[in-house]
Amino acid sequence: MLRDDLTASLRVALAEAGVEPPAAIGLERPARREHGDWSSNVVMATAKGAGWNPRELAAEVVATIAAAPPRHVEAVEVAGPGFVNFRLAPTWLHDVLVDVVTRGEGGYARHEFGAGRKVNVEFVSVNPTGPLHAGHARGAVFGDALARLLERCGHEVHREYYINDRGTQLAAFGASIAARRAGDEVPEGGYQGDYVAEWAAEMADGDDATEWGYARALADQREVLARLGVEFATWFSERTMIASGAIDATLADLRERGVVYEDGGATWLRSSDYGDDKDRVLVRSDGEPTYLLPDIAYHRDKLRRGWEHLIDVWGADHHGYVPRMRAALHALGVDPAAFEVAINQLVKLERGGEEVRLSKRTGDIIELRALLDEVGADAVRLVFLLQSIDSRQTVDLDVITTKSMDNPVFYVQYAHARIASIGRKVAEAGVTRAPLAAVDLSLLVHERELDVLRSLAELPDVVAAACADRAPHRITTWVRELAGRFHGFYHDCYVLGDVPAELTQARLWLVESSRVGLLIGLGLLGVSAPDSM
RNA sequence: GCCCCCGUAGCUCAGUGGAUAGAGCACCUCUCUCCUAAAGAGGAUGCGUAGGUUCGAUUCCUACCGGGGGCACCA
Repeated sequence: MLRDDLTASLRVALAEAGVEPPAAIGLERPARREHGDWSSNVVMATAKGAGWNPRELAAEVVATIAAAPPRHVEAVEVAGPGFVNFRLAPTWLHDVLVDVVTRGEGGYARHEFGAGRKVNVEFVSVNPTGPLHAGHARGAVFGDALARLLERCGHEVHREYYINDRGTQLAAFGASIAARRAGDEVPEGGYQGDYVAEWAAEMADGDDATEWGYARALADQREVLARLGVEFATWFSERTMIASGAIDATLADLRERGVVYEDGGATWLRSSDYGDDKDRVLVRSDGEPTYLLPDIAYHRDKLRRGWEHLIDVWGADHHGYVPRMRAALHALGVDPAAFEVAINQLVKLERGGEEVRLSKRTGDIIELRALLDEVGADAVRLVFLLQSIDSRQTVDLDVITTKSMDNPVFYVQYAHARIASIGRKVAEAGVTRAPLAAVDLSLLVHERELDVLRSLAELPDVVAAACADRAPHRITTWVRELAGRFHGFYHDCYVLGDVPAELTQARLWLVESSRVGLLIGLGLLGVSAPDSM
């Protein structure tokens, strides 16, 4: 590995100067091309402690490395306050190309640091009381893309959906369906959405409104999620834990551990002993469990099924719920580090700059189904994977639906379509791609070509960081960059036409490496790679 | 009041403990006899404020200001 060669050379040079090399040698791609291909700040980080002037130490290190430079290195320089900058021959990027196409879509930028880790990712988990709205797509595509990243990094991943099919919300929904069926207004606290009346009209006489409505809502959600490309291995029903006794068993477990007490007729969890602001009710004074107790039982169940690390994807409106859940699991003897919550800030929907409020209860909802009808799953996925979930996202439905020029999905997919088009043209021209070993990649020296390869060189690091930081949007950023660089290459560097045959061959392999990179990136996002547009 | 997230270009957002902070949109110009112009090239402005840590802070910490969300025997 090139990087290992560079860090090794730095380590040796530091030791030769009498400086103890640190465990981790900083090595990065400089933001500016004139600072070389790789740069290390290790001298600045160590000079002071070793009693050296940073620039003098850097000069020593550079002299040592220059005397016996690692493969591909053309020049080593001291720069700025003590950076050690490496200038490499383009051959290092040709090695990257070979690496990409030999490992291929399945192997390049794949990691094993998650091997042996069993991770359960629970996301969406919307109440079965209505259709999914446009805002729900954010958590859905985030959770799915995160799962894809975890898988690519070696984890064993299980996607799961928790169905809250018991309790006051479902009862209110059933009452609303029944009222609409009877031609009445929905009761106080019921669901006002138009869909309630529409669904009620589908119901057969004699059906139980709550059960029928529950099944109707769940089927609707499953179908829409499937259209979005999101599939769950487990749809976990809260009710099944009543039948299985899991809720009672969880309460008994908590009691045994002495973290439960009775007060005012209710049963409380001593969550404040575990970092929560206050104690929480597990069983109301009317004997009904709160939402919390079954949820604790559910998380306990996930762990008992063998998933050692739990990731929940929640909306920001549930953020305050995190400490009590973590406290409950801690109280059950679970390592708090095994429970992780990814909070996505809420989506603000607009129509031509006017905010659209989303509420199932007041009835003003933009159904995810309608959004999929208009723009398709690829556009929806990419839009909701554009930015960090830590910041609020504003989506203008007019922009996304009518002027899709604003939607980067076309830009990215067009790059793949162009690659496919080149393939067709090449076939028409009767040109065949020679085996990689027979092709002279050293002909690839155009800046446009090298830029594509530089992007590909970064993909493994980008994937690892995106996974570790739970930040799938970094893959989107990377794919957009690669697509942009490919468009630049396509514009300036013809593969066919007035090009020497040897260069055509080299460029065909560059195109192939781009294709592999796009497929990996788009695959992680769950966005398709069309052959034509 | 307490807790969480955010504050970067006119707008929507990337970005990093480092050396001159990027992209898209919008605006103005260019580029198709050649692999799809859904493309490419050129053009301006910016890290909310004040301290601190550090060789170095837009990035980490604190306070303040501004925006969003949450503080139930609802879920």
